[in-house]
Amino acid sequence: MDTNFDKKIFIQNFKNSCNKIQIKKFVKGETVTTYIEKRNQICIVLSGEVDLIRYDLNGNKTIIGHFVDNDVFGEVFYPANTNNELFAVARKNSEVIFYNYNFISNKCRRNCEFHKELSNSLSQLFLEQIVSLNLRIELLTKKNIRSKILSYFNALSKNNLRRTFTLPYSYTDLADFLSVDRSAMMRELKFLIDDGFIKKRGTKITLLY
Amino acid sequence: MDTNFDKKIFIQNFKNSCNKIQIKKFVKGETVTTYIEKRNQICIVLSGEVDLIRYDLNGNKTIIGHFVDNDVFGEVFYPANTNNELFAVARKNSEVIFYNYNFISNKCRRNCEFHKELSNSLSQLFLEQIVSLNLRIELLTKKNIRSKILSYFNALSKNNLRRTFTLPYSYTDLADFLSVDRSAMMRELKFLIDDGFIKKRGTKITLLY
DNA sequence: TCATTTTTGTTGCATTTGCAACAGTTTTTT
DNA sequence: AAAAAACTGTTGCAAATGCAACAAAAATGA
Repeated sequence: MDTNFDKKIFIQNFKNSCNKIQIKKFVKGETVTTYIEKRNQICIVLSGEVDLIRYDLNGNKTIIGHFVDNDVFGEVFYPANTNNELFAVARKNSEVIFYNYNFISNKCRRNCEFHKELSNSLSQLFLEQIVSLNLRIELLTKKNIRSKILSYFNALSKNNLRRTFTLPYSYTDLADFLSVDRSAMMRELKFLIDDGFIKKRGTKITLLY
Repeated sequence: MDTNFDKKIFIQNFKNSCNKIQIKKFVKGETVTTYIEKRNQICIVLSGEVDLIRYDLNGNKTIIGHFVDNDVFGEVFYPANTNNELFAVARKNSEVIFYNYNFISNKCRRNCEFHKELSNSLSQLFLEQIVSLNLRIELLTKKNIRSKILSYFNALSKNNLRRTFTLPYSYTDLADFLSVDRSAMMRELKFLIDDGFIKKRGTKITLLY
């Protein structure tokens, strides 16, 4: 099941078609958007990587989401009355499409290609987003650090079709993603190595079981 | 932002239109479907309540999802290579629509109303699903039981527009949903009462802050 | 209505996890 | 090339959480 979303068509059609849609570029570390109020903003990553970050009242940082090519994110996906402020931050130089969700169901006045293409692709993009959120929930509902790590490594391994793979995160960020303390995670990784479950070289992991 | 999905139209059109779609009834406790292989099945709750449950190798039960009116669920939303077996079980007597996701993008041969209606509503349903998954992730990434409970209670309170509300779960299931030990959660609830944060009568909660 | 099953409430104890702190690397910036 | 910042690896200790177990209450169902 492949996405029908074709970036080339998208970008080509952009200039002379829909004025409801914006494409912006961001350099690494730049804030892409903040989730302040319910503007029904929807965003799609065209290139690069974007993290969705929460800072709670104590200043603790959590990576809530991590978006790459064709991933959708934005205010529209969050409950209106959340207390936390969320920030979308470019992890790498990135290109992002912005528009308002309301304009999807309604046809664009000019009935542009851009708009049509987007509407058609949207449920597919949403579906893929749901899949990745469900995977995340799978991990987060595991009861201890060890099984969180192993589940995640399994997923990566199956994605790569290899027992060896490279983490898409630094260990600091991996801990954030799994929502566990970094030092506790490092300790558990050590145990996993000692127990012969995994091998680890930098961020390159090999499963041994 | 309201869903355009109208159940009445749906069910009326059902009988004499699309043969790709099934509606089934389930009694409480019955298994609605199991997530065994990737059949691209998609399900929508028409009435009642359905839980998505995982049993891990040790027999521990976790409620992965809880679906009510208009919620979508099904294999299509899960990564193909998950180790766990998932079960969708009717928590109450329920009515559920089944069909195969592939038939959405392709037009139904007969081009039936049913099918059209569904396609139009689908991205809206997906969107709502993403919102609820994101809320869940918000809760699960909180670092301690207290903040998980409080975040969840806040969400319920805001949903109801009241400081008092009734939990949609038993406490046993709430612990499952928050992915914490039940006794630890009960202990924390007691602390919250002692500290004057909440009042609790059965499954009826009042926020005091 | 009575018996059975499920849920609630509670506790002591063991284990896991988070926190704080720091030194050594690596990466980034100037 | 030097300085600053971020990341890795490690540890002792405190606190939070899970586990096991059980009695009481409530819900279910025969």
